[in-house]
Amino acid sequence: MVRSPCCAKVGINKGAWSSQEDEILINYVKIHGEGKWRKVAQNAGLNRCAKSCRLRWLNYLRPGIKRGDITKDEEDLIIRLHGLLGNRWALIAGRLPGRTDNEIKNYWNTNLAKNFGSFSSRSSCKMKFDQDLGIQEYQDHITMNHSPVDPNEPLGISGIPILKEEEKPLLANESTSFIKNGSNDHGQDMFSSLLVGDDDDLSFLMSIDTDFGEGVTDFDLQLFRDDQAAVRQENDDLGIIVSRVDSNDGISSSSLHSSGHDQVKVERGLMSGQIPSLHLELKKLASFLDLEDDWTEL
DNA sequence: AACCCCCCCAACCGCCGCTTG
DNA sequence: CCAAGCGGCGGTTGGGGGGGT
Repeated sequence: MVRSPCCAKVGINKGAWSSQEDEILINYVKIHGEGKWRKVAQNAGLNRCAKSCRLRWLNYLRPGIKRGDITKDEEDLIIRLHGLLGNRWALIAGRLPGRTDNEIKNYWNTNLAKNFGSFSSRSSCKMKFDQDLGIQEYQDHITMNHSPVDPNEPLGISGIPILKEEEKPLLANESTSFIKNGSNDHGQDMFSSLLVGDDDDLSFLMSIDTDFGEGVTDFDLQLFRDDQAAVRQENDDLGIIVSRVDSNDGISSSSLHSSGHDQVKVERGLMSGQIPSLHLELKKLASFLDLEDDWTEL
């Protein structure tokens, strides 16, 4: 089926909007409200495409729009959400009040993509396991570099914990590696841990749905299931067994096994002392998504 | 001062899913 | 049920500003 274009391609204004056009659009929307953009384009006396009117309103004229001056907190959130969601600009923007998907996308492409690449967690999650890193070495590394998550730590925008100064360089390193490779510097895949296990991991996405207030669609959930199946198949191919072990003493734990290789055991509910990087990342993730309680209870 | 090049970002484009008649 | 319309999204483009020579 060939769609008709949203408006005539000839004889309409294109390019930058003038202040007069902005004023006309603002006044029209004030009177008639948002939506029915084709009617806006026709009736407001704007010689513009309906989509152009919508875009102009949503990205620049709408009340409450913040422009420029992306803060460090916002940048940090963008990086982390991009690591989680990939190029889902609308979802990411939904987490940043006043910011538009277009601005986030532009900011990423101009300021962050060069540093963090174009990794998309949805498509690039690879199950890796660093066989060269022993458990003791790994734990020493964590002990030296990661401080425990303090439930009383100060929160930034949208309840995001503000990183401690000493955490930033390490986390930046790991984020870079994670976003580039789908794993951190130790070869651990931080996202695929969410892609394995039972369907109750879907509750994580459902919680994101609630948190975002925007909706994780059935399509998202289907993709999530597809991802889970793909990761399981990939692990099977690599001879990697991933399982979740629930102990009887009330402390749940996740175990990551690589057949014939070292094992890294991640204790969930561990609140002090040595918190492994994976746990720290997921806890921080849960925390800035306001899911800390859910995560701790697991 | 003039020219060139690079980069930013506002805007466009095409595709998709949902809604409507 | 189907076709067309509509809104939303992400990828891409190109105008223009700024810096370098």
